[in-house]
Order: sequence, then structure tokens, then C-alpha cells
Amino acid sequence: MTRFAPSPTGYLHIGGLRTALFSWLTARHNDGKFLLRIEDTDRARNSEEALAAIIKAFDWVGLNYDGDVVYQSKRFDLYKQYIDQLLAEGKAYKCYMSKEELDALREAQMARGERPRYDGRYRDFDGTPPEGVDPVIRIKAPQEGVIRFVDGVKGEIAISADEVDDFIIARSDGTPTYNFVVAIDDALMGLTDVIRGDDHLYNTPKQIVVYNALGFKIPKFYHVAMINNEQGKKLSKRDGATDVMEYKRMGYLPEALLNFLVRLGWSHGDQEIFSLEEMIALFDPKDINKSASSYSPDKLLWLNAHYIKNTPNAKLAELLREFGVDIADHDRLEILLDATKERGKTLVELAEQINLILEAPSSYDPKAVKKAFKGDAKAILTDFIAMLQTWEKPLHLPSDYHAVLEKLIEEKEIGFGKIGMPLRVALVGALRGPGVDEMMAIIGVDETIERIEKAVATIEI
RNA sequence: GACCCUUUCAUCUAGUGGCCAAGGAUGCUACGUUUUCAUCGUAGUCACAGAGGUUCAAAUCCUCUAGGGGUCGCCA
Repeated sequence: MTRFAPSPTGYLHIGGLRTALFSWLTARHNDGKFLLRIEDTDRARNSEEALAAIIKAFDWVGLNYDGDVVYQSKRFDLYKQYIDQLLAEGKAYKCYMSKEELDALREAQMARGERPRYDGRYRDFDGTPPEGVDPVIRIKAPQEGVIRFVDGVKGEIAISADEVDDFIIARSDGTPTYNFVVAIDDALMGLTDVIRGDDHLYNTPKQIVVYNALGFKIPKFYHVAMINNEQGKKLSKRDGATDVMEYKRMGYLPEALLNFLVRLGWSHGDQEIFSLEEMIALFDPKDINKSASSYSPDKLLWLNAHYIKNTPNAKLAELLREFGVDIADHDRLEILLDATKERGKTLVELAEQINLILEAPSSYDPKAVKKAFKGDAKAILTDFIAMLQTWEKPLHLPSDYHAVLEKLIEEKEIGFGKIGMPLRVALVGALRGPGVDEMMAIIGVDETIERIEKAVATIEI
């Protein structure tokens, strides 16, 4: 039983998706459940749009969660019960310290070179509380010893008790705080494995304090190191997209993104390509790396190219709709995509490749013209048109067109390049792209002749 | 500033004391295939952060130093 617990303050971050993936894989590997919980206890910072964006991103990559989404904001009554319980048991207490006093205390501690923390002044307070102050509730953390736990990634972690102060579990307005509700929910939802970013490492001892105070069973923790940029610094928008949905817009396939992310901080021998099924079969959180990894988009691009090549054409045609290419009903769909899908590393590039063929060239690349439209190119192209027009066999497949070319070469006693190059430029305006046979088969004989005629008209001499 | 985590090619990583004068992948550079581009194939390029120890033997264990990251909120 695992979970992903984002706070709805922005889009789904690429790093967040990796943690979610690790959790999801752990659950699926063990035939367990994967739950989604929204950490929205801070009402001031949440937004509906952010929540919708996160769910949408989950949808896109295909990580399914079990049961209903849990909203912490709807469980305040539950948390209140536990606060009252701790208060009644003397495991928590009211603190009347003002924010100003707290700031002053922190500043003084910093000045002395200490780690700032609450000094426990109201821990055993039984005097008269100051007037007009709404108290916060603090939990009693152990005052000596060390808090230990075994992290599934990092190994044994021991944090001295005096690093953990009596932290606030309820604000002065009565709302509960993060470390308190996380521990309660993780326990109540029955989580066995908590996989999260290692920026939470220091929250763990705090949450253990809550587990112990409430008598809950402590789950197994896994703290996954962050993803940095190529320079090893914190990943920012300048290093490329951090919003998961941005990858969709850039033409990445979700399976490529997931394959890329799973190999960031995890590996299984030398294997690079993992289908979702293989990931589920092979993933074990104990194999997660301790150290931070750097984000480098090259490999993602390579993976994306790989997955595009291996996606069925019908599926590709459907995906391409979002990129302005509607070829689902094209009668040469198979030839078209077979010819182009090895040339586009993203759906955006693939769309460009397709348009290059489907749309008659509006101009001819000057360099290509110089190279191809010379010598007797004009005459050869003209001859080719004539042959196409009088060809008696059907012209459907690339091989049909190839036969015409063969005949031309034979009759004129020329090399393939003599016709290939100018023909290519006539068809697409440049010296690149799929084979001319394929391209002619895709656009058909009429369009082929039209394009060649148009090109011939531009050739001087 | 204090505390915690971390350190193998440019990047992702394999590696748990001898199989490692360190393997795979991406990138990059050649060459081959291709009428072109791409794909694909072959080859090359490139690393154990540094210094001390322990040991017959260390990338692997220990110590220190340095780099990087994280945390110190009535945020999550």
C-alpha cells in the first residue's frame, strides 16, 4: 500500500511524477493499492486549477490510483479528535507565544550559531495565559536521546532528539498542520511504504513523534534523492520543462517519459528499455539509488524516438491530431507513417515530416536547387513526367513508382542520382526526407506530376 | 550558521573486498548501409572527487578534507 500526496499549489512537477511512479510501481509490483491524497490543509495556498492540472497529468501518463482521492481539507473533524485526545492525555499542550516572540527567539538562536527551535517554554505551563492570544497546539517531542529509523534507500538514520522541537500540530485558528495530518493519514489509510522526496527526510522524525504519541504503526520510509539539472544544481524552468504536461505539448509519449524517469535513480542491470509491465515486474524500491541524479534531456529524446518507432500507425495517427496533422483517413496511412516515423524524435517533429510530404513545397531550398537543378535535370524530369503519364500499369505502391524510375534510368543510361536528386527537390523542396518512391506513392501520381511540372517551370536554361 | 544526506565517464548508471588496467546506455566523432535525410550497424572517445589508513588484495571498509544537495515556518 503506497500513496502519492501532492499539495495543490502548482502543476505536477517532473520530480513529483518520478516519486509517484516509484510509489505506483511498488504498489503494483506487490499487488497492493496506490492511493492519491491531496494535501490541502493550508487553505490560503490551494487552488482548484492546480488540483485539476495534477489529476490531468496523472491521467495522461496513465498512472491509475485506487479508490477515491482523499482530501485532507475534508478530514478536519478527524484531526480535531486526535488533537483533543493528545491534549487530554497531556501529550500536547497549548502555547501562547506570539509570532513576534518566536521570531525573536529564532534570531537569537541563529546569532549564537544554534539550530533555531522552539524552547518549550509552555510545555509545562500552568499559570495564567496571556490575554488576547489564541494559542497554538504543540506536541511533546522527546527531550533526549535519538530518533532512529531505517530508511529503505539511505539506510539507518539517527537524528538527535534535540533537533526535533515541540512542533505545532494545530494553528491558532485550530487548523492542523502538515506533519501531524500526514502521519495520521498515512497510518489510517494503512500505508505500508511511504516513498517521497528526500526533502522530507527531516519531517520523518517529527512524524514518528506523532506515530508514537498516537500509538500508530510506523511504515517503511524511502527517501528518494532529488533530480538536479545537468550542472548538479536544483532543477529550474530554465533547464527545460518541469511541468509534466509540457512534455505532452512538446510531443513526448508518456511511455517514453516514464521509461526515462524510472531510470533516473533506479536501474536493473544494463537494461534501458522498460515497458510498463517490465517495470512493474522488476521494480523494487530497495534498488533506488542514494544519490541525486541530473536531468539531461538527450536520453529522453532517444527514448521518445524509440517509442515512436514502435507505436502502431493507427495509434500514431490519432496522437498526431493534437499536433495539427489529421491523417487518420489518409489512404496511404501505412506507407506515410512507415516512411516518416523513424525521422521524428517527437510528435512535433513527426508532424513536420508528414507535412513536408503532404504539402507541396512553397519554395525550394537554394542549396538543394544548386545541387540538383543543373545539367540536364530539366530534361530528365520532363521525360519522367511523360513516362508517368503513359505508364500502363497501376501506380499505387512505392515499388510501382520504382519500376518507372528503373525504366527511365535504363533508357537514358543514367545513374539513380541524376533523377533522384532533382525529383526529391521537386517533390519536397529539399534534399532530405523519405525515399522518393514512398513519397510519390503517398501523394499519388497526379500530385507528383503537378509538383514536378511546377519545379520544371522554375528551372532555367 | 547548525544539522542531515550524497560523491563511478559530459549525462543516466552496473559494481556490495579478488571476476574491474571498471561494463552498458545516451551524447559526441568516424566509418559502413541509404540516390538524400533519418533509422540501423561497427568502431573510437570519456570516470572510481582528493588525501590518509585497514588488508595479501579496495571503486567497494574506516577517517579526514573538498564539492553538491536538503532542512531549520502558525508552508507542504
